[in-house]
Amino acid sequence: MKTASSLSRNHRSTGRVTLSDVAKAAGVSSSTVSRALRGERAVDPDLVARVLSVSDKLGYVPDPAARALASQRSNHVTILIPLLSNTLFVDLLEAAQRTLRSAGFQTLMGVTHYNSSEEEQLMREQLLHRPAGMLITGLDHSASTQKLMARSNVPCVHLMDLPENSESNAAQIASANEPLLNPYCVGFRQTDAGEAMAHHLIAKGKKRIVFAAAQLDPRVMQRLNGWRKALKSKQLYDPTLEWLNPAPSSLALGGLMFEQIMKQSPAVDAIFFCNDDLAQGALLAAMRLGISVPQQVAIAGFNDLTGSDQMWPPLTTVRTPRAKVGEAAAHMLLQLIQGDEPSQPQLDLGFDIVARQST
Amino acid sequence: MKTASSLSRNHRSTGRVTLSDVAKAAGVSSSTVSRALRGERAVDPDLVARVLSVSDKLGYVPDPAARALASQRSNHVTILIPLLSNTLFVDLLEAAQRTLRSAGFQTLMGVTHYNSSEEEQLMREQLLHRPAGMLITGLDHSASTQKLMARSNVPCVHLMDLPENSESNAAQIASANEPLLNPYCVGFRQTDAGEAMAHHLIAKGKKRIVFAAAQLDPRVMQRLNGWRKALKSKQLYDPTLEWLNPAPSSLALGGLMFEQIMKQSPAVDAIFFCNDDLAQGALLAAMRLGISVPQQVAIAGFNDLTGSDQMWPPLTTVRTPRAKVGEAAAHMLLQLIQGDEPSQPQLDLGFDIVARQST
DNA sequence: CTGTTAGCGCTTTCAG
DNA sequence: CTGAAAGCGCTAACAG
Repeated sequence: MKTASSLSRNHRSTGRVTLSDVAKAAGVSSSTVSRALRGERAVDPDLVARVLSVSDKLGYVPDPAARALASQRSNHVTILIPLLSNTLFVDLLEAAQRTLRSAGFQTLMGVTHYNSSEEEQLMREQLLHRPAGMLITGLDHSASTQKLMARSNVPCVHLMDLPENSESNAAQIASANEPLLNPYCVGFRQTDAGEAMAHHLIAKGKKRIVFAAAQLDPRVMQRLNGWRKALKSKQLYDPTLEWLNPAPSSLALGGLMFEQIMKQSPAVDAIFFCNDDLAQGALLAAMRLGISVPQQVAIAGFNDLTGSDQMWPPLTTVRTPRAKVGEAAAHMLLQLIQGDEPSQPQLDLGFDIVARQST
Repeated sequence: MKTASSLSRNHRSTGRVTLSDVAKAAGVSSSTVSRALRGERAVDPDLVARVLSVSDKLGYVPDPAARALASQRSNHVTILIPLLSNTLFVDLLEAAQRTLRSAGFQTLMGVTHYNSSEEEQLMREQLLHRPAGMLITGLDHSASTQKLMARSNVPCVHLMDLPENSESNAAQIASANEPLLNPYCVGFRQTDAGEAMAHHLIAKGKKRIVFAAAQLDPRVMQRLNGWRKALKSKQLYDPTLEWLNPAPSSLALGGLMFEQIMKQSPAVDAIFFCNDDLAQGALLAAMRLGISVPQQVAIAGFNDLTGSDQMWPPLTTVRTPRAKVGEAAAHMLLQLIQGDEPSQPQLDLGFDIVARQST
């Protein structure tokens, strides 16, 4: 004999306070409660007040699963980043997460490891959860990933990159056929950043300047393009001074690359590393090897990661607005989720050359 | 006039392939499909095969929201960490995430900022999603957070810490009354680690040894306890040589603390920083100030974070098994979720003193 | 502006 | 071992 508690012999009861409990207690229908609680449509202010008070008297909390099932959308936002081992992406994640959470969204993180099939797999998994939106690093995605995104109809903002030459892009739109031709994105011009650093080094009188990169992601390659453009314009371009290493970026690798570069091309007078961890590693290696920076060779980095200002000598670098990117992208996504069109679908947040003593 | 597609004039149809589509196509009931797909109970192997083939012919994918609603549990696992700005926690997160994902669970991350009310808030939010399990950093939580956890009945594994003196703990269990007296956890003995580093420094002949800490979380304080114990046992304990700074840990702060320490107590012959970022900052500051390490003062750190082996001189530190902790904790949680009892509810993964040239 | 009604897609008793 | 039926808790047409 069961206890009296299961009066209504419910098939399966969870003990949770439900919407209809609130409705009953407030003497209204559950749709009214639903509407009142979500601030949807017009509901009599008095009713709203009553519902609100009853609902928190009973300790009602909406069930996200039920809500997702009924409404076909969740309050999840997926964010896809390449790695967790690069501070850059962690900063991005943190900023986006904070912004989204304060708007009531849950952030689901996926790590792609720069692998497009992992990315596709993650995308597929995430889409099952009917995310309200997606944040995804970069503009480069496999055709099938793009197709998934397009078909899903989930609003998406791309991070850290902008489409190349937006003018000609605008021209293409007229005859647009492909999806994602004009994606929402917030970032800065990687090409310009590469170019700017080249000009900084050139202005310092450097002539034999190395471009040293690892983890050759599309953004790195864009910086390389800008870089080449700048050097060519000054007749300083020398393809043998490009060191491209596909391995993951790290302090240790930076040290290693520095040693190799100095061994093979002792006449080099500056090195631009495409990420600060490499540059920091190089600075440390220089110290070990007794090579003076910037006298013997200047060293510059990219991103202005933690510690770059602490190095000895302090590292010249490009400060990239990653936290702002995370935040602005989250805001843009929030707008898209609400069905609004962002005033600036491609948001350029710029970058700064931070000239310190390593150059 | 609507197109013929809405034959059954469904109230709201989503176009998704559902369980009952599969059931129809396979000529069985949807409960059978459900059971077959989840490998639950005994289902005729032939049927399982048929269901499986039909289901992926149709491209069926289960809807997590519907599943969560019906079964009252999700495949989410929540992980709560204090910060994203300490590599330690990122490594933990990454390892746990990878392990959980390969077991089919979604990781939901929450950042508490070492703030117990944020922690409680996050816990509350997360619990709404009916997570299958939780991973939470540390053993120290507010009473209300503990109550939430206990009431939720969601299995939980604590990270990076172990209860003090487990022997006496075992004795308490007999008369156990409080919850969480014997929590599931995987970590190592912070106290022992502090003690071990003290002994390392003492063995190097150091006499005036500073303990320098920031972000004074409970684990740091445990290290301090072990540290004190070791120094006292050698009559080297001097309370004026403890520098405790509640600010967040960072390279810059490490440099600052180093300068202050050297100014105020020039006779100091060793400094143990409670996190590698501080120690790295100190090493860099030493270089700036022209103080030789380890000749003039030895410097040691904690955690063996990225870059510590690259510093000059390479940093002596305590290597903590954070990735293993993340992974093992995830495995333990997976067991708990399955209803199994882990063979070792308190898993001690140990630590290593990594003696490099800074001491 | 509010209530009624019919599901969202799945799991779970409960019988057979 | 399988099927029928009854929800999980909520939202969204559709009337009023």
